[in-house]
Amino acid sequence: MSINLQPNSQDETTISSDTDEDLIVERIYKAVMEQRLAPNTKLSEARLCETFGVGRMRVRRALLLLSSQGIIDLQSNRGAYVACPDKAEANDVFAARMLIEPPLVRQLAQDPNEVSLALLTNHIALEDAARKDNARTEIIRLSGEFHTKLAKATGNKFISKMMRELVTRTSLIVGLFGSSENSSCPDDEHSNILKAIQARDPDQAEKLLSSHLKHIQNGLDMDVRQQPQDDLATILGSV
Amino acid sequence: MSINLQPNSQDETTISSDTDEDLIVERIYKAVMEQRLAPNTKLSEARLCETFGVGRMRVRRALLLLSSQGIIDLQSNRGAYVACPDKAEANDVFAARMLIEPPLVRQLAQDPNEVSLALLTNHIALEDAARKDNARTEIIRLSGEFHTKLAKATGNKFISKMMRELVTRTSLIVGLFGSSENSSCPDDEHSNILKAIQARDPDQAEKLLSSHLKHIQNGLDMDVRQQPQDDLATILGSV
DNA sequence: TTGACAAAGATTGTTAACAATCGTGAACTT
DNA sequence: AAGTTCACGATTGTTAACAATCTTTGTCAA
Repeated sequence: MSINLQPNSQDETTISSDTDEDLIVERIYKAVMEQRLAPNTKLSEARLCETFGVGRMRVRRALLLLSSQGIIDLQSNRGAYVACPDKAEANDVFAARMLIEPPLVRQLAQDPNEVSLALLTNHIALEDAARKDNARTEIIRLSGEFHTKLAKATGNKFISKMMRELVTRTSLIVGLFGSSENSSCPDDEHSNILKAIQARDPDQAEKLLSSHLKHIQNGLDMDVRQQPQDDLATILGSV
Repeated sequence: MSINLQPNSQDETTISSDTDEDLIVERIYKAVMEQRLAPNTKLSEARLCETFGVGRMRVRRALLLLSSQGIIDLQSNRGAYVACPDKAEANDVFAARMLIEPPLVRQLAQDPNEVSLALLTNHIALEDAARKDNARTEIIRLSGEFHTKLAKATGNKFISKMMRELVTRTSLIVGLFGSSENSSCPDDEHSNILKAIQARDPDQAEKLLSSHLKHIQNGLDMDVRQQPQDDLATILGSV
């Protein structure tokens, strides 16, 4: 009956210091990234209070932060709902990513630092393992996190923060508009992008990433929007 | 003794709905953009309460939002201080802008819509007028807002939001590291960028914007950081 | 004079009770 | 049976008092 969120997570891209309620934000963020919390799911204060064992104040602060990141919608006097992007927003998200990510990867391929490359290599291994285990939620989350890790590899805090928001939004969009099977990135595209970076081939890296984004976008049915689950169904589905 | 903030403002790039405390956020945001609130200035809850005539709850919500936008630092048990970027952050901000803004303007020059062009033209007129009147705070704010308006001209909500944050941070940086006289953008560079866009010349627009950013960055003394005003000096200076 | 220590004051963090709003369902009318 | 109204319960928004923390100031001793 409670949302299933394990407290283990090693590396996250939070910009503020890790206080108590940032942990709540992280958990809900992760649940959204793994598509365990469907768009439009209502997050009532009372339930979150008992789920996390904290007072209402902490929950409200967390909700405000999540709202400022576009992860939830805060409706006055009605409560908090997991964000439910529409077609227009989806287009904006992909347009923003097409603007930012290709030059980002290009720059990265020009002068990658070794530790970032190691992290990315490790990430690919994680993806492979998750795919082998058919761990759906892991695959979905890692699929998005690859892109945030690309941003983090630049070492630029602002670029990381931006990408994190865009990737989160993308995750919601894929959950809403995605065809059932290919709800994650195609299998080896991430790996190929990394190889291009390792080979210090900016043109190739940029090109691969560009088409990768297009593939994701093309995998969406922008007209037949999945019916957003309501509260009950979500809870049952995530136990 | 109170912070001087007039309530008039027409167009802002808020992503959330305009509730009550978004107004507080806007006022403080504007004060920072105009460099009337210097970095490191302490914003005590009590003073903000009486300044805006609202309860502590509203103020705290506003402070949390401002903190999530990087405009202020929220220190536990110590209060809120206007953000005080260091050298590393400054470099990150400019690197992020160099990554995003040139392709943004390029894209804009490829297919600008008329209403955006009209808005930008009008903006240049405002800048000219402010310069003629020697209205320092106006000049500073408009100088930054030109760039957020460029982003808004794309019609993309996310790009606008990102640029808004980066421009705000830039304003803080210019206030901290800027040499005294050229604390705003060089006079006619904005105008020339707009002209290139109007001429549908992507290469020229991108190039001009690129060098414009470099000019701003070169106008900074990254070693001799201006001494951040403390609370008292700021209050006296802004009456 | 300088340093450490302690108490007082001021500021922020938290809690719990209260107020306001919204959604639901029963009762009533047509 | 369909629709409307009203009242109740549930949820969110607000306030004020309380607790905890930090800063300042004054005192005392070296």
